[in-house]
Amino acid sequence: PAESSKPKFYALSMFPYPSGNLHMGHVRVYTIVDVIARHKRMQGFRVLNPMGWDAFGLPAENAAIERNIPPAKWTYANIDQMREQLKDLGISFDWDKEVTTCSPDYYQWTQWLFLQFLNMGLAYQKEALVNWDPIDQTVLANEQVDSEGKSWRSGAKVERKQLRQWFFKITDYAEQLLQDLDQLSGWPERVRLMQANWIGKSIGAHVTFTTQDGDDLTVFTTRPDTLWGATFMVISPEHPLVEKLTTPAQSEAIKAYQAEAAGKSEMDRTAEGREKTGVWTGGYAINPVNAEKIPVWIADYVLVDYGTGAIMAVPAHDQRDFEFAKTFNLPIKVVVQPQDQTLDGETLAAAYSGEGVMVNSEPLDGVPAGKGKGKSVEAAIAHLEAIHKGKGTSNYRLRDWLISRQRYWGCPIPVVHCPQCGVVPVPDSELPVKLPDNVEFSGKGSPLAKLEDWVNVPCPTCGTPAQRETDTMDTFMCSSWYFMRYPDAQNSGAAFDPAVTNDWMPVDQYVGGIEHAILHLLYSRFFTKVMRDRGLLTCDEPFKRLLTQGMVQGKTYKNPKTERYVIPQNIKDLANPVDPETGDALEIVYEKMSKSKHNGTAPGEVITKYGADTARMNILFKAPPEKDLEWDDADVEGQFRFLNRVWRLVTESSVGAKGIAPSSSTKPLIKAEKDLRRAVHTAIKEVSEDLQDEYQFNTAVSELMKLSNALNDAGIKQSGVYTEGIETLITLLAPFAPHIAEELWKQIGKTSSVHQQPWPKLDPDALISDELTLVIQVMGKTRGTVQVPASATREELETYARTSEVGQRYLEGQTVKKAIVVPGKLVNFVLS
RNA sequence: GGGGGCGUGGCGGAAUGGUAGACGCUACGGACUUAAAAUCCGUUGACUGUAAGGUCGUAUGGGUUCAAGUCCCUUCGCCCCCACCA
Repeated sequence: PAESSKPKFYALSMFPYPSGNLHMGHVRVYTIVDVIARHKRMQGFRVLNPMGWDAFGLPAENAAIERNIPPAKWTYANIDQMREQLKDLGISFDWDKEVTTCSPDYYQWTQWLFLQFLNMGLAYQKEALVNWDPIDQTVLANEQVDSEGKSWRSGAKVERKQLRQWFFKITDYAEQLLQDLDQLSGWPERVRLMQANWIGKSIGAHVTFTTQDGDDLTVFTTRPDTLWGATFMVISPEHPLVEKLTTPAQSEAIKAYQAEAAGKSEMDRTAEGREKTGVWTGGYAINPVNAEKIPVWIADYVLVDYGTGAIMAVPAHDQRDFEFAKTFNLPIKVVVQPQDQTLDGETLAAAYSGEGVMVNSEPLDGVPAGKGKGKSVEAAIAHLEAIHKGKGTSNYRLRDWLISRQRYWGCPIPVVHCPQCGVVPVPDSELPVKLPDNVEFSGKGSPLAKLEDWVNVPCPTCGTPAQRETDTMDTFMCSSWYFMRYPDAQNSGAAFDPAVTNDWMPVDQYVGGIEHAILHLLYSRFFTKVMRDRGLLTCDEPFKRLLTQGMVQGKTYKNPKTERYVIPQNIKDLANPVDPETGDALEIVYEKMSKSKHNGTAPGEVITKYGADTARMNILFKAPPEKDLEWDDADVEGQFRFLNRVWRLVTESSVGAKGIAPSSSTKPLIKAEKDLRRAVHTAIKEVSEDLQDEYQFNTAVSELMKLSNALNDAGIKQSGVYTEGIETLITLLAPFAPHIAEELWKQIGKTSSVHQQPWPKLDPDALISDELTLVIQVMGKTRGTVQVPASATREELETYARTSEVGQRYLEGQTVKKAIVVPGKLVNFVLS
């Protein structure tokens, strides 16, 4: 059929960072996506299976600093090398759709997308706390700060610093991003849960207190019903009202605490454990429901960017508040009384959060405590809304996405800061804002900010001297829309033609690592929704189905005493490994491949020695795709043997396949032929099923092995059924081992490509057997089997079982109370 | 602390509630070979038995069922995500 009339299938694998070398993890993802793509093509789909490069990022800048190689040169050299390695693996990518995020052809449109967000009010600037390296004069990502709070490069103690940063308002889409998870039935449940968890919706209320100065002080709480038990308030050290609330007497202590909190990284704050710290501002707020005057404290356990950055503290019913109250000797007031005991704030040993009824909470007294219809939370919200002091609301853990980075090797943010006009977008006609290449890399400060020629430009609006933004974008920006670009990768006039991209979207199958379960997938979903609202996409969700493949782990020889990893070459007897230095017995454990563990295997070595097909087969066969895979070079031999067996089966002994036409229905089949044909069609059924719903490549490969074994054992090599079997084996093998399959296809005299063959069609009649193996159970225990005609009725099955040798042996002298007959399977005799 | 997952031979792993251990690796035995490699054949959950066979067996203890690796509850162990989240 014409290409355009076929149904579409968009297969997508997460594009790699071009580090320069393919590792086993890459081999795994791309082999998986390739099997899927090849199978779909044979099934008659038009398939898009593109590849590209997530090419901005730190390693290129590090190479520039350490080895004085320009980041672009380093990156493109790596891309060329990895592209060749992927081709060696035989992955059927559509190379004409290749995208490279660091190429101006691509990042021009990343910039354009940024401006769409800006126009739509979804991009904004605000001060934010960042990790600042005082020696290198640069901002650090969280991953670049070690567990002791020091910079990975300079070793300097990292500071927290307020800097003006760009954000995307992903929080505007929090509810949609949460709701639409329900549509993603083709995603692993755990990924959906991780996303839901990350968005972190909690339902509760905003409650407005009034400070002594008459300012509103709003808190978010999931338990507004316990408001009557609030005995103090805690606001974060960065809260805007801190200064106003602080009395002169407390001023010094508050400032000291604020400074201490500011100096701490997030690591430090959590590393401290659970001990509560805080300082009283000296100020008070009025509880809106009972007019009680309660003190306002600051403490770093209240986070400025969660909720409203302020909480009401109910020590009787919240453990954190309880600990705080005990530490600082604050009053504890019980407002929920359980049925079976009487709580007293004075003697309480821990916060009580169980069931009970409301007390000391007029007008809620007597209402059952808790969430749900007719319970106290609902009643409290109704009361608050009635007195206009609060309202029911939801809060999300999700925060706006900080997209700016103070780095060179990223996509420049296309705005100009004008003293007259403020933030001015660079006009579309002047995009892309290109990264300058005459840059010096000292490792200190932002290289872009130092380039005066580049920074100083006239304002696009008013023409007065202005400055370019010198921040670049988070690389997650580039990867949040690449799948929209692929279908129309060559378009030089737009990010993509909606007609073209909408034809392919959504992605039918996405394959990638679980490490992207949250950020990349969430950002991509966010971008898709924004593009939909911008009128460019028609789908709500970008990825219909998601497969998260497990890690590839390498075999390590570990000394359990010294915790050291021994180089395998240094071990004399690998079967009984012993540490050559200490003499300790080594244990074999599989861990993430790394140089320091001496457990890496370069895919290139395997390909050179055994061929790409062997590498592919081994990685598919060793474990189900979503599980971690233990790579052992020794196993590769097994796959190599299998492919060699198939090779010999076809080339040496296949007289039939070469000269004899596949089975025709003109002649009745003899039993051996029927048996072989059943094996052939069982393989078609099983392999097809394994590639259909849940991808189970490991069992698919084992079915191919079974078919190969059946053909090998068949004594009817002159039969047309044998020819059918050989042709089927090669065709089924094609998506898995494309090179060998193609070669064998030529060997049996075909002129077309095996990859253009239709996927083998199952003949259900071929599966039908004249006989079946009936299992005989007595009291649920399997006692034996008997061959019976497949056509036997229930009654006949029971009789066959009874009269069989096994049946007679076990039933002699026994009374059968009941016989359970499962047609086609078994008979179970229940004795009295 | 919250959420989720997993536990099956020496190993990787198979099993719509219906013969547990498919398929493969390792190991052992044999054939071929002057020899080795490769290849081919056989054995390979434990205990027991000359054998036919029997008993036990899917982390643990219980339950549901004619029948449980599979469903329900207990306990133990491991892994992942989030986490002073109000």
